[in-house]
Amino acid sequence: MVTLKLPDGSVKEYPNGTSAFKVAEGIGKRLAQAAIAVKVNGEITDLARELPEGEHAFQILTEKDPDSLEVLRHSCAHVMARAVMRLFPGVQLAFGPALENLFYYDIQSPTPISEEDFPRIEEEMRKIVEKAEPFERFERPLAEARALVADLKQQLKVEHIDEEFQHHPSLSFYRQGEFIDLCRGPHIPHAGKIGAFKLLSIAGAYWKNDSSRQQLQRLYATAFFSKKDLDEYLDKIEEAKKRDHRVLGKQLKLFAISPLVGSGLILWMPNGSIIRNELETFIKDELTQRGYSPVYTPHIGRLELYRTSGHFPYYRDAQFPPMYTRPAAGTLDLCQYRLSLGELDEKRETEFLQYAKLAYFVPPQYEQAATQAEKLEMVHRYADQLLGVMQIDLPDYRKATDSKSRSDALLKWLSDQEGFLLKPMNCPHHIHIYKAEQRSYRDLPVRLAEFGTVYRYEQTGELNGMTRVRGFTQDDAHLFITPEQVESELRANIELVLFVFRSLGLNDYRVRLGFRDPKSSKYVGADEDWNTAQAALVEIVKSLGMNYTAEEGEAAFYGPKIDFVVKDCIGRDWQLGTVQLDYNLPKRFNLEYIGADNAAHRPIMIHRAPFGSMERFMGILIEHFAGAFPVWLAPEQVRLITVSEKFVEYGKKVEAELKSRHVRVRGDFRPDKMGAKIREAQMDKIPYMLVLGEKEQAAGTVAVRGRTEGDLGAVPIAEFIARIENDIATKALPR
RNA sequence: GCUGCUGUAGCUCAGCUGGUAGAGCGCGUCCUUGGUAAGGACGAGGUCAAGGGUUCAAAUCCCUUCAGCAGCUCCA
Repeated sequence: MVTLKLPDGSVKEYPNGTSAFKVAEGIGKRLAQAAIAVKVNGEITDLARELPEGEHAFQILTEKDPDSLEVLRHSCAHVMARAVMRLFPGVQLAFGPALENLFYYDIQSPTPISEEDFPRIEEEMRKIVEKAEPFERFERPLAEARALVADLKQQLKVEHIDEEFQHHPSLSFYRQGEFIDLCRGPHIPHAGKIGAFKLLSIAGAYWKNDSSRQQLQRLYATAFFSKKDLDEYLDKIEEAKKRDHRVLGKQLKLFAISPLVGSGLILWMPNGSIIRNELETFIKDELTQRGYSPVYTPHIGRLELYRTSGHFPYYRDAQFPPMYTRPAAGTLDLCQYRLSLGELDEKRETEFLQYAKLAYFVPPQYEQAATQAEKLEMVHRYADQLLGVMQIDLPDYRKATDSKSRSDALLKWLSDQEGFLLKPMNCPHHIHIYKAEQRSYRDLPVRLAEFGTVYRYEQTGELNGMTRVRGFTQDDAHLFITPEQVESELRANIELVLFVFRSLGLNDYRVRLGFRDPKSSKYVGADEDWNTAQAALVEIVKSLGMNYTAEEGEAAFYGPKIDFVVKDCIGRDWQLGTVQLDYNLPKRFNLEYIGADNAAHRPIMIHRAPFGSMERFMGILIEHFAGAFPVWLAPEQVRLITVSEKFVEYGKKVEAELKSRHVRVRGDFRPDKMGAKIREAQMDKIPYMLVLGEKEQAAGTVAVRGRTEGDLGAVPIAEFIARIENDIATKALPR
């Protein structure tokens, strides 16, 4: 017996072996026709499947249920794969899941697919949809299933079964016409339910998301129940693209990037600089209130500093090459890097090559060498030769016979050389401000704040407008605290981030706890420190009642962190504010304070940046406001619009008066028609326009036009000044 | 870094299978002196990303480099 509890609260009973479709038919013919899938105890399955015995919560899903879209898209992925297989013989299928608004299928094709093929593929898909063939589910025991996919010449699926499903007794398949795919489902009853679809883009993706595995082609597409929904979705995408900070940044003259200056290096134009300056003043005032001490430190530092902190050895390939005063040292440095990596995995090898190429240095014939040992030998001979030519005598290096001791000998020499690094982080500099005087527990917390500019050599494919750059300024601070202060300081910093976000109306963010991946070797420090720190973060976030996700592998290399993550206009995640807890750098730098017991103790560090970086924050802010900034941030707060040239005199008087009150005002006194001047001011997203003509001049008033509110009527100048000063003082958000 | 796509006037883009460059907006000059999102006329402006190759001939075809876009991998 199958007992079903329907959404309306009624309970119905059916004999065993009843399918959801039968139940739907029993309820009503129209429902059965409209049915897409079914939710049994919260789990979505096919309509055609037999319902299990027992009592279940039961709900038929139709086009109206958002969950149905996911089922539809997954089925459409099958249709797309089927069409591709018809057109491109020898295609291997990988995975084809549905995402939030779209779906993809990863495939491997002997003849590469390009966007030019989209019309053909879509045409073929249309034929399949028109035929409205059903999706039929069947199961096979593991061995038979493996034989079936092997028979279908789907090598990737065979691999997948071997790697993941060894303990599954049986596997499910879906058949649609000639097309059979290993698949968990669920699917729509038949292809005719697909009302509208569109192929969107093609991109590379690694097999099982592993960059050491083969790269596949990923076809992105989307599907809806109706053409109208599809068009709405496409329009929405177009609208979102108009908020793109790269587009608005150009339009509103906020920032520029020049290939001659370098990709990923932001040029802040005057308009953008005004906004940045306002933001910096805002946060500086806040920090002064909260007991921070502003400091300044240089843009570069000795290599030795970053060897101590770990930045240089751990993140070498993500930095600009080091600057050595002796040219040969740069090359020997690379030799040392390679030798120190020793017999390491493919990934580190790739890192080395990447880095060596960046520095225009790869030992002769290096890439042809077959084994690691040969490569190491080649590097060694090269280093040896260089030492000879430069007449550098390193007895330790000559005596050494293995890579490790060769690396050590080189490192010892390199450490004596003068070498600098563009700073990748501010912490080592701030640490040395802490160390510059003796600290007592009475001094703690020491809170050092700086808008510190750092440089990181991000991969070319990662660069993106202002959100991912190679030089950026963090609104950084480092706190040196006692163990007792951890909780209160963490709490204060999270509250600061929230305060900053609130002030700007940034409400659409998520909180992510970044923990270390215990399997990875990139993290420094003792296990117990990590565990303490991670536990402390969870406790605080919980006590603040925040929703959060904890993600392994998202920690900084020295400690766990709390990140505030927002989405950009096309849905990509970006980390803004961050608070990080660090037990490791204090150890590496041997930091101390004298406790009440007159003994030396180790402080704990907190790294934090409420904005993250000025560049990324600005980029996100541009998109958040769609370029229409609140009055306090707007580069131009007021535009004066004279009705004709007769009123320019009056315009200049109003301009002078506003300027004397530090309002950012510009007079548009050109002899154009005011309609045109208003339009221009609207497109420049100026918060206030003041129209000045006969009546205003006579009465000493200004006709106020709000960017969003339109004509607000004429008021005395003083009244307008009071209004805008209030907007600025309260940091009023755009209406 | 990888896969695919793109690079033509300040901006957005057209320029079919090779025959020597175009539009709209913007900009400049002049006319127009106006009441809440585009008044009119005329004009200037391009080493077709850079370098190399194929060809009688290249914006167009091929190669390399640089830069950008989407995705993947990465992200202290």
